[in-house]
Amino acid sequence: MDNVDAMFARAGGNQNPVGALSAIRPSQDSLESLFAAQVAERFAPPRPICWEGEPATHVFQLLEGCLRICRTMEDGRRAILGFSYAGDLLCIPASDTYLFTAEAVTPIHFRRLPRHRFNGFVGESSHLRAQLHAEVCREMRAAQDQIIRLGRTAANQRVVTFLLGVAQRAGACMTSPVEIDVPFGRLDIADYLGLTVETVSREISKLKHDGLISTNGPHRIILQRMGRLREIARMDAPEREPGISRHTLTVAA
Amino acid sequence: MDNVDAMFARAGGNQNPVGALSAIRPSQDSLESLFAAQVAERFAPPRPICWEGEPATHVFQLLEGCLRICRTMEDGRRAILGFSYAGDLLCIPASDTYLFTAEAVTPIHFRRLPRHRFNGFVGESSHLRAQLHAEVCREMRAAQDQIIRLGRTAANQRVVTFLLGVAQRAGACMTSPVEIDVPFGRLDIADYLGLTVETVSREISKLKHDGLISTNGPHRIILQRMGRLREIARMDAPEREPGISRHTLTVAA
DNA sequence: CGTTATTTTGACCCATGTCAATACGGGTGG
DNA sequence: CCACCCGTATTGACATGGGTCAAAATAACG
Repeated sequence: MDNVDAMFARAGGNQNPVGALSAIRPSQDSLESLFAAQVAERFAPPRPICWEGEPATHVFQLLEGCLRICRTMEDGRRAILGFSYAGDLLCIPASDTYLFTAEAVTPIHFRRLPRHRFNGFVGESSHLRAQLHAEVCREMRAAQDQIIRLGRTAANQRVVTFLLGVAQRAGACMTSPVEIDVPFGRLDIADYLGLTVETVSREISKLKHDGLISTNGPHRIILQRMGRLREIARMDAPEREPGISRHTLTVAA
Repeated sequence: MDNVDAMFARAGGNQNPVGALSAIRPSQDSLESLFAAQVAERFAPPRPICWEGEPATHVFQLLEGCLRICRTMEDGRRAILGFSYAGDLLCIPASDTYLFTAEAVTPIHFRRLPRHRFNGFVGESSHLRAQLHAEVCREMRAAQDQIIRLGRTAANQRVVTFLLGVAQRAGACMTSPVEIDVPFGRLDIADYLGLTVETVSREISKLKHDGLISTNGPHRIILQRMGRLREIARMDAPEREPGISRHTLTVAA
């Protein structure tokens, strides 16, 4: 697990510290299979599927498109905790109210399952429980990585790590150039990385100027020199042995 | 749950985003009770009870003293994910290797339980499972709060929030003045808040100069104007309805 | 009581934030 | 299909919070 994984779970995984049930590729009795019977719904951006503070009635499975997970501070500033992609579950297993607002970034396509039914299923299957637990742990780990990143890294590293994460998320291979789709606006990226729009924009321009990337409109970025980009990102990455597969939690009583 | 709770779980709770099994006040069949039969050990600072990267063999219960939870980045920079206090569990339920180093800040007194035995107990009791799940969720929530804090707040807010958290952790009441014990060094605080030692020191000096606090040596701080301190901290706090008791998780699949 | 680590303070600088002005691009209506 | 418009992105000029480097003061410890 390298630095990019740290941010974006793993291949087929999730990029954000908020949502990471990603790696579960359903056997039969998977968490995803619980949604199979539900009807699919479609929302256009920027319509939210849930609001921070509202009663938490459902668990969601995102089938297509892309969501941002936000929270708002008292003074109105917005923080983005992460993004969700097709295949992700938006799962609210422990609160009576949603802790964040999840808004469509692109047109989305999703299913929802009443919370009590989801809990019922999970309560009856130790297999599902194990899945859920493992993924909560992965998510915890991702959140820790994000803490380190926000606390200790410079703007250019954050932007590079973010871009690599998007690439990885899309299953891009290692060989340059890699063209990626960035559906989020610069403001979303800024709020996710703890920066301002201007800084994000400037860092991207700088990368472009240095020939590390090129663009095709703001939502289409070509990573020209993966090696160098990885180098920059690695300066930021939490140290980890190669091949460590799972995460650790500190739980304090 | 106000901003201080957000950082420090709740009364009798834990202050850090890494360890938050705090609120469990054992009935009978509590997670803590699992440790009752184990012998207690004592370590002097700064001796670690576990190392990042080592095989994860045990789960710990801290009986006395104070620990810091750290991770190290490739370039050697250290990040502190949180602190643990007497009563906390240091629990590593999902990884084969410890994900962080936990070092004694003060002389500590703790018990350890082999991981497989801990897992065995938890697997047999839905009650323990529920406890564990709830606390993992609380911890997740605390980690999210820390993300917002590091991404979006100024140095003075971080320091004030930290001090209030220590006070709360110690069960201090609301009425000024409140004298608190800060066992950690300035460097620990800095690494926790994503700042430098100098900045932490300067912010504390500034608070002193403004009459909001006074000190009795670097480890003894008297909060003179709780109201004003809370005000400063609140500017930083994630918005939350009063009285929300539990947390939410986004888990993405 | 001396020695060393920690904390505090000072001077300076740089990365990033702020405010403001274009430029661009995507969508709409003619 | 083109022209216009509006939201978003980029760029520039400037301000500043916090980092860096260095020194002095204080606390911890033998």
